[in-house]
Formats: sequence, C-alpha cells, structure tokens
Amino acid sequence: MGTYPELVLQIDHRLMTAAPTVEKTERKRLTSTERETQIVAGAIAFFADRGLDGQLRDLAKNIGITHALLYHYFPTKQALIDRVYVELFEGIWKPEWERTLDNPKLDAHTKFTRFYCDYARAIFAREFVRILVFSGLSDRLIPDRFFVLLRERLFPRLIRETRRHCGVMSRAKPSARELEFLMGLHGGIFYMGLRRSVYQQVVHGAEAAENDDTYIADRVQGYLLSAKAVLHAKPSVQSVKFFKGA
Amino acid sequence: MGTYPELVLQIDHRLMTAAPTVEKTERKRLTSTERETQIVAGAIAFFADRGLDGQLRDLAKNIGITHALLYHYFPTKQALIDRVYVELFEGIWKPEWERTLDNPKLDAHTKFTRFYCDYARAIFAREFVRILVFSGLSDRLIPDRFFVLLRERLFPRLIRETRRHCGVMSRAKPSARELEFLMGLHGGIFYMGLRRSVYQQVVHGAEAAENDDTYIADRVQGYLLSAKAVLHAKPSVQSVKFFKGA
DNA sequence: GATGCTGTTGATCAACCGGTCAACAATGCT
DNA sequence: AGCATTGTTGACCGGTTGATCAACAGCATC
Repeated sequence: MGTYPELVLQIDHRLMTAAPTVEKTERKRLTSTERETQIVAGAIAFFADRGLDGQLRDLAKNIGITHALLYHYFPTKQALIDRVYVELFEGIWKPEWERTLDNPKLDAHTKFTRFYCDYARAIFAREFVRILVFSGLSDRLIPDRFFVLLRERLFPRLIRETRRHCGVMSRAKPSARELEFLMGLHGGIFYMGLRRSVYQQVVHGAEAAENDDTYIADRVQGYLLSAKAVLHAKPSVQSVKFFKGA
Repeated sequence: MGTYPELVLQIDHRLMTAAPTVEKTERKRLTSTERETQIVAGAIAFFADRGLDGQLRDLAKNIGITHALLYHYFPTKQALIDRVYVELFEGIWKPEWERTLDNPKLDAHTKFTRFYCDYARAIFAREFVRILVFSGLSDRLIPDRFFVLLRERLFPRLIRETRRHCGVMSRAKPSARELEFLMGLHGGIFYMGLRRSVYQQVVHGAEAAENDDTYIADRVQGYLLSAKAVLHAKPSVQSVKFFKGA
C-alpha cells in the first residue's frame, strides 16, 4: 500500500486533464455482481423516468458505461426490463400486512389504518408507481401480476374486516357494490401516489410522510363510517341522465 | 348520376385485383378539411393506444395514407401531438356542471351525485384517460392544464358544498385535510377510469355505465356521510410506524 | 380538352437504436 | 514477469424514424 511517486503523478495528471469533462472519477473494472447491481439500479431509475422506450445508450451514459456493456450482462433489452420488473416487484409485499389484518385483537379501524399507512409508504416509491403505470400502458405485466396479489391476499381480508365492522357475518362472495366501495377507498389512496409521481404535484401540505398518515386515516375513517350504509342498501340507484351526452 | 358500363367494369376490375390486399376501398383526394379531421381523429386513437412515441408511419397506415401526407398538414410530429392535446382538451369541460353545483335548490348529495356521474361519463373516455396519463408521464402538459381547471372551477365548489352540508359556514381557505379528504373521493372515482383504460381491467359488474352510477353514488354517499367527522376533527393523527421500513 | 391548383405519393436523407464482435486492459494466479 | 481470465470498449451493422422534396394525379375552370 505504499505510495509510488509515479502513480501519484499519473493520477494528478489524469485529474487535471479530465477536469473539463464532467465526471471521469472512478472508472471501470468492477466485479461482475457489483456491475450488475449497478446496472439494475440504474435501469430502474432510468426506465421509471423515461419510460420503457428509453434508449439503452442514454441509460449507459447515466451509469457511466458503454451501452455495449449492458449486453454483456443482459442478452436483450427486454431481458433487462424483465429483470427490472422482478427487482421492483419482489420485496414489495410484506407478509406482516396479512398478519395484521388477521390479528383478532385489533379492531377494523386500527387494522385498516395501520395497513394502509404502511402500504402507502411502500407503494408510493416513485419508481414503483411510474413503472407500474408505464407497464399498464404497454404490456400490462406489472399491473396484472400486482392485482393478482391484491385480489387474492388483500381484498378478501379487507372485505371480511369491513363486514365484521358492520356487524355482517356473511361469508358469501362479495358483491360488486361491496368491492367497488372498497375500490373507492383503495383508489383514493393510490391517487395520492399518482398525483405525486405521475402528475408531479405537491400533495397538499408537505413532503413528509407523516401528513400522508393523517390523510389516509381520514379516508379510512370515512370508508368505515359509511360502509354500513352501503352494505345494507339493497336497491341500486337508478341511472341518472341529467346532462346531454358529449 | 348515370351508370356508365365502362366505369362499372373498371370498378369491378379494381375490386377483383385488389381482393388479396386488405382494404383498398375508397382512396384519396379528400378535401383539405376532411383529411385534416380524419388525421386528427386517427391520431387521437393512435396515440391513446401506442403512446406519444408511436411512429408516424404506423399512424399513417392506420388512416390509410402515406406518412409524408401527415407532413402536408402538420409541420412536425410535435405539432400534431399539440393538436391532439387541444382537440382532446376542449369540449371536455361542461359549464352545466358549475351551474348544477351552484344551484341553490339542490342539496349536496344530489349535486355531488349528478355531477360525478356525468363527469365520469365524460372523463372515462378511453382516449382521454390514456393520453392524460401518457402526458403525465412525459411532458405533463395535459394534467397540468386539467388540474388548473379542477383547482379553479371544481374543487372550491365541492369544498363549499361539503361545508354547507356539514353545517360549517366558514369561507376560509380550505385546509389541507379538507382538500385531501375531497381528493380521496375524487381519486377514488378516477381510479375506476384508470383501472378500465390503463390496467384494462373489467370494473366489477358490467360494461354498462349504469352500474358506474351506482358505484359513484355509493362513493359520494360515503364521502358526505363522514365529511362532518373529518371537518370537525382538529387534532392530527399521530404518525404511526408499526412496520419496519423497506 | 388544355390549364392550373392542390391533395398525394415514392424516393431519399441523416440521425437514431438494438444488437454484435474483435480487440483492449485490469486483475489474479503462478 | 508472464500468462490466463474476464470486465470493458470502439467500431460497425441493419433496420427504424422524423423530416424533405420533386414528381404525380385528381378535380375545377375556362
């Protein structure tokens, strides 16, 4: 680990000549796994920003490598996208969520609030929201897979807890109205992420996630307060047409 | 309008020789305005489907013309996209909505239900939802302009009606919580369109717009039923952290 | 039916983009 | 020090894509 004068000089020289260009610090020769991790992380950020149509040369430039090197780690662009999908998808779902919703000691309000506050923290990651929507607009792979998760592991639990909260003991298959009322809550919460990460709006109040908790708690409270009315209302509202069609 | 034997024969001949190819019926030479209208309509459908990155040659093929002709009507691709934006945007907003919400003879429930049912019918057009989101993910032009409309003409009215419904007479600037609670309703409704047009899901029940009215009415009822509790709740819910961060 | 106007096209260009490959250069091993 | 391994690159290929333009063809007018 001695310092060789030549080496020091050489480095100084490099730094001086490299000054005009932006960042030539720390070049090449990472280990295989290091580079791969770096590429995947770069790809997630890049595709989330520019969409899945983003050019590999731009992605490579962002990372600081040649686009040819991408093909050393991934045979095709699609393979890289698939990897991004996998990376983004796994690790999103926390089994603790199901355990909380199944915990018999908690009331519905606590369950819903705890779950949705933490769910939002995980889901509202900018990369996740944007790639979810990008994928939805093209191959639909991510939304399709994600909604399987929701339909199988989440919605049945939320419906069950909603019914219990309302004093309804039925285990019958949820009605379309029940599900849609739940989707009103679920969508209303997701909309916060959509506004932030897609519309790029400042969601009212602040950046801090603490405020999100308040807003989410309000939504949950609203949902549970009025769920009984919807569950017990049998007749469908008549179709209303007060305005002329476009 | 007589039928000339030669002409008939010629047409028959064309149809026979053209049979192998898909559609050579009705070729060129439309008036300037006809063609332009056709191009804009085709562009809306095309860009909604393939995104703003779609190739002009494909769009031209869809319409049945050469892509060079597009450049006779629009100087650049961006100009065509801008035109699509304008076409899509204007005519979406119905002034009747504001009049309904301002009508002193209607109660809040009627106002909200009538408005959102009709609003949904206008907004849920597949082309509008998809191009809104496409634009949000890239230049954000459409969401930005659209939210100016909502912020200036819609949300103040809905907040006012919510307050009146809850017996609150304040005309103070709406709080972040008030607005966010309203966004829960608004987003929950928009989520129906997102699921249908982006995730391409079958929204529970049916295709018919009549069911949408029921679901929307449920959401509105839920919102109004619990609005009072939110309006009167002063203290913020404490930040909750029951799960470890990702 | 010749003329002029204009809607329409095929050919072409330069830049871009996914993918390939031979050559180069760090690093580890002996 | 020399060699093999392998991470890395510059150059290149074929197809695509936005944009241009001269030439063509349908239609109206005289």
